[in-house]
Amino acid sequence: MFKALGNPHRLLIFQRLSRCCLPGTRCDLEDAIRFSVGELGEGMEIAASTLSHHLKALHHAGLIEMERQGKQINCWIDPAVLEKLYGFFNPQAEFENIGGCDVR
Amino acid sequence: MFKALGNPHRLLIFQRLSRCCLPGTRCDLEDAIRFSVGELGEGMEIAASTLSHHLKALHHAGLIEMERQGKQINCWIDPAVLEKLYGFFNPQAEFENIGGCDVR
DNA sequence: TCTACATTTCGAAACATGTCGAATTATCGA
DNA sequence: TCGATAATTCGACATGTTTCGAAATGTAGA
Repeated sequence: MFKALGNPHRLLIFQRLSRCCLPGTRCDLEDAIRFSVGELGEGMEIAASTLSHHLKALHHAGLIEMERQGKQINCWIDPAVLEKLYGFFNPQAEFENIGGCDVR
Repeated sequence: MFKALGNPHRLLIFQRLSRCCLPGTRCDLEDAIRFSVGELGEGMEIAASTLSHHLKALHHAGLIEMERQGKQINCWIDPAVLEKLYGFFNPQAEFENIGGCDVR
């Protein structure tokens, strides 16, 4: 996942899709913000084939969902993915503290 | 930062260093867990020069701190960095929710 | 000062990634 | 069925990354 987010174009795509339905909110999967592939590429000076390649990488990394809706393909983020990433850096969720430090 | 975390060796190093003093705890910078370069490489089948290269990448990305202590060089994570990463995926900290979703 | 240890720098090789354009596939509407 | 639109696949190329070993640097102790 971090590898996929490590490219500036892919990070931008991910950020565009994550501006709604973040962990801690009450957004459900159905509420998740969606963009078509073309919309996601707007403002990025990138060939359509390159955009497609990046979307595929994000999808393979498990970061985004994709589904055809007519002529377009819609992309969104499953809120559970954001929870997971959030939890990775959150002590309560995933890590045990070890060593001599004072956890309260 | 995500690019730096996107390599398996570097992610492992980062995880070893982040097992203490996570955001939400009361660990101070002085309490941060520290390992020498050699200790960080233990168990990884990797040449010393490669390890050094990865550490440099993590340092350049702003993910780890390094300081010479005698013959060895100690590495640790500034808790502020963990807060920052944590905040990136946390709705309260950094993002505004937009669109038609119902935030409570 | 000499030696051992810890780490970094350098250069080179193998491999992976980002990018494009052209060709292809899928869907909708006339 | 045909054409237009949206997106993907493919092949190619330039650029970056990972890795190593050898040589260099920095530090402590005999």
